[in-house]
Amino acid sequence: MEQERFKEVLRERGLKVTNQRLLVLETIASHPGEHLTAEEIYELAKEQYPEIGLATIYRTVQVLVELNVIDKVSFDDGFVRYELGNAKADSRHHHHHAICQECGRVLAFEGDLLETLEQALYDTMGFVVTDHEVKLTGYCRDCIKRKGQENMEEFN
Amino acid sequence: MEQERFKEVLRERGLKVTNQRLLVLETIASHPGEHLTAEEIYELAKEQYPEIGLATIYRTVQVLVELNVIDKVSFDDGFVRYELGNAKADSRHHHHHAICQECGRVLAFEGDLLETLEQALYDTMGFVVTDHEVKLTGYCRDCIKRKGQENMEEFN
DNA sequence: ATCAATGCAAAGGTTTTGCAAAAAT
DNA sequence: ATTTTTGCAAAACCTTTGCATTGAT
Repeated sequence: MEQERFKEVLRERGLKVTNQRLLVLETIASHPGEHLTAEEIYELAKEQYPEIGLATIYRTVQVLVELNVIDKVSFDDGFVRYELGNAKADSRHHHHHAICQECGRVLAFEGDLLETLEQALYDTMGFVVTDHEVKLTGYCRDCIKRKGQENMEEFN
Repeated sequence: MEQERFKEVLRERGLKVTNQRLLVLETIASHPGEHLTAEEIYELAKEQYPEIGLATIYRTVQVLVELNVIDKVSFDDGFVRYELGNAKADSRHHHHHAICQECGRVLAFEGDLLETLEQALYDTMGFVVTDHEVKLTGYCRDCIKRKGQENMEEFN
């Protein structure tokens, strides 16, 4: 069970296993494919634990990021968002995001096309890559369809 | 001259050409390779135009981003940063960033390795990519050298 | 019993907004 | 003359922090 592993990881680092920490992780884990803000996590967590505080959410996501249990992502809308990290042995195979600038929808997709790039970076500059993030912006199929009839100028 | 083109673009969109807008662009343009925050732009601009306000900087960078004259980037340090966009005919050839998590240095590099990925995204999901951003994190050569002697454990 | 974690409220820091004055068309 | 833009200050906003209390080991 995933939760048991999490408890172990906490103990290994001398951190305490609390209901709040379990709940925050569970909340994020139970919303796969979403990218929750601290506030959203807070609202969801409150449903199950009304006395939880927003500050605890902020402190907990920091811990979870540090433990590599969740990933921090940002779509430049003023919010930091969190999603379950794929804590594989090789943690560098994150998925990436395509953000529709019309409707804000976020498509996630896998891709390991950066290995060549990362190798080149090491060869030329001695930079060792430990993590990467690819963010694409554009227009999703639905928005293209919907706006297509009207005026393509809007797509610049 | 680049500035003339900028004036044209403003007029085309019904926006007014002001000293403040020219100055903000000039300030960013005269710091190539840097990634200035609004506050930094403000301090630099004040040297030449002391009565300029911070709110003007914020409003101006919004305009510049919308006009595709500058790009918005974030290195997750709590600041939104701005750099000159390469407003080429094909504006999709942005450069990318490798951020050292030890010293915070940012290396910029070019790379067009995403074309295959973007084509695949269109073929499978109908998503049209208009822009992309690649952010790598890791350790730069100097930090590897400096820490290398001490303790490799710190690199996880 | 000890030490970390929580909740609350207050503070922090960046970015936005309201509005009258100034500037551009 | 009209309409946008500016500057200032205040507000809004997300996030962090201080501190006494609670909870975990």
